[in-house]
Amino acid sequence: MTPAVRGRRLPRSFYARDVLEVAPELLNKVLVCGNRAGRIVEVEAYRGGEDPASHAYKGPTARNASMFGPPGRLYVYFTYGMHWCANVVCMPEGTAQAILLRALSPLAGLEEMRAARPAARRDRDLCRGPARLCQALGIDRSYDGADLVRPGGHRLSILDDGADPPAAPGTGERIGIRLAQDRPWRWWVPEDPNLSRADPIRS
DNA sequence: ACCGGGATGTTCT
DNA sequence: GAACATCCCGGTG
Repeated sequence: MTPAVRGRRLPRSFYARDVLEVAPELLNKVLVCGNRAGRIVEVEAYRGGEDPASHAYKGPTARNASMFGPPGRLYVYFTYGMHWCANVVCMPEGTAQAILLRALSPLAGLEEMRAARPAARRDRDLCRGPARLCQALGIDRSYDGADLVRPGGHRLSILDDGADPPAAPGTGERIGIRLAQDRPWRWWVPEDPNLSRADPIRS
């Protein structure tokens, strides 16, 4: 058995702000999906119409619809023909900003995660990467648009368990994109072993 | 440890 | 037809 996760859900107003404000504050919050949970240790901001790398840059499409919806919901997309990735939607309805969840520190439901990710050799590999964490938590298309503030049958939410975000988070360029690569819109918990890439050495 | 290539299919041009 | 907010495996040091 894994310990129960306790904490309070964040209000919708928390998400109704610019991703550049919200993203670093998401660090150390807890993502819960059913009985599986992990602490958020790495995120990336995608800033809608201002951001050539955003799926919403060229306007609404069938795929990015939930990005244009209310804040505090999930935007889940399919990529490379086999992977799901999950984002937290920010800003009021009509403005498409979202924060990609890039890595979690596993907290609960470890047995289910291991079963869902047979390729993970160690527990630190379960949720280190945007597609890996979705695999570990069982997040797929059916979670697109899921409400984090008032969760329904999907039992998905983000909790504040009292852990503050890091006072001095790591920051750097986003990973795996071609356009707007220079914008330093990735944040992480320094030296966490579950990061999608090892924490770069800082002087 | 690090690197290179293949997998696989939706989305948009 | 190309691009893709990735991952895994098998090579070499």
